[in-house]
Amino acid sequence: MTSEPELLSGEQPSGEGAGETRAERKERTRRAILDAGLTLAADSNLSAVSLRQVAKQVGVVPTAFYRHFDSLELLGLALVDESFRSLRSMLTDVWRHAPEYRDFIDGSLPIVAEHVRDNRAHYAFIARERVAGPPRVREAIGHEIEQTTRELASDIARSGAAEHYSSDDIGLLADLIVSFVVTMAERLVDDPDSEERTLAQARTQLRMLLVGALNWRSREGT
Amino acid sequence: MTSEPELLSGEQPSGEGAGETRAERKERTRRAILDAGLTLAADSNLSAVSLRQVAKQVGVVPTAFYRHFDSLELLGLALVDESFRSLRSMLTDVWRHAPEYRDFIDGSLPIVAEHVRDNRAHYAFIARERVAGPPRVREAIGHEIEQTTRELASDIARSGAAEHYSSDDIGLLADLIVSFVVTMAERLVDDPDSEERTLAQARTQLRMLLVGALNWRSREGT
DNA sequence: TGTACATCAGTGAACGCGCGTTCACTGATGTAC
DNA sequence: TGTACATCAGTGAACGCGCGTTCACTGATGTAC
Repeated sequence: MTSEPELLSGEQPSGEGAGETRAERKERTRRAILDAGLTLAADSNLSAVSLRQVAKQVGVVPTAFYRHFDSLELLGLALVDESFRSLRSMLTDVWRHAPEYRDFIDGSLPIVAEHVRDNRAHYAFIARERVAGPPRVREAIGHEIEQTTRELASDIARSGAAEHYSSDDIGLLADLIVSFVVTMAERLVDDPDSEERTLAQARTQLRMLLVGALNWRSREGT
Repeated sequence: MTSEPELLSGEQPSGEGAGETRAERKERTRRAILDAGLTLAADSNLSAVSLRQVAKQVGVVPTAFYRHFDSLELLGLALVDESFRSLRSMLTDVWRHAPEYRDFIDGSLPIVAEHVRDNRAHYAFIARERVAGPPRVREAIGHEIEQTTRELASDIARSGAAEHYSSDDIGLLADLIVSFVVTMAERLVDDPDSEERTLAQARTQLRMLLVGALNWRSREGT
């Protein structure tokens, strides 16, 4: 939001700028570029962000960008990568804290909420660019979501919570849950102030959904 | 997709260009501008579309745009309006063809699919700009979706299908269904070729979801 | 029906601006000896 | 430890381009009489 350039090494001879190797300084600039991309995209959309805006926010001359990424699209792909590293660590956390299925919903929703709170920019990025990003970014996000859904499906199968499901139907259930979580994350990102209400509603809806799942027999389906 | 300018009145003295009043010609240009906006936004995103691109596609000089809209943002709001007129007519259709709850899913999904097929550009526009549009466009879509959800909730209440629900919970169920339909429309728009598979999966998922809904008692919730 | 005037959708030149990308460069950091 | 050379992150000038917006205009359509 602010247009103040971030502090970079070399601007202040003392402090955190001192005693760094060249590689460390380069990594710090790269980090600053990624952060600037994330911040600027939040104002509207990744494809509305210009290389010059990023450079300005980082406090570096436009051409310096090319020392780190060949194009804005590659910056976008790096951000997708990073965002899904956040998301996977959340799923690991959820699954680790859910030893009992009975507690699953009450146990996992706060974990999702906490992750969204701590990585708001990443989740907002995924929600937005998933549908509106440059084609290759959209593609990359699509693949990551598919992959995540497959992982969830195999976790469900392993947990034994859906014994009477065909494996196709476990996939569909996983997909339903992932879509639901994506929607919820969108809402938490959109309106952080009503987190509590969003969570309460999500809890009820997830119960509705899982009551359905528990009463479901694959034979009834197509 | 194509960059061929559309035919406009005056280009051909005979044919559909002849015998029109000034108002009719103006309306035709306005229509062409709306269509061009929809088409060009589909390539990435409304805020990536320029006034000059629109004018070029319509086959008109850039400044002529201002005779019809004061800004691209207002063009966007007009498209939101138009898109939701499509969507409301779909909901009316769905509800009109669903006299029996038993047939509800099998009856309504093909109607949704048909509407998405016939108004692909509108649904793609909503799905995209809902999260990535200019702020005022995003706002307008948010309001329209809330309004639509309220309408669905009151239809459900009137149908008597959810007798044992509190009115809050009917709202949550409506919200769950709308989110689900939005997600499905996104998929149909994204990948028209697997419409059949998407629909089959959606049918099963909607059954899972509604089996949950039918087994739900509001008392069990929070 | 004919004439004189008003309206207004679309024209075309011009403006200053931010864009991505090229290129030759600088000078601090790193390395070989 | 000291010196000579290589590396390379960041610089700064320059380019041609598409952008939104202004302005005075044209000429077909519409209207009043």
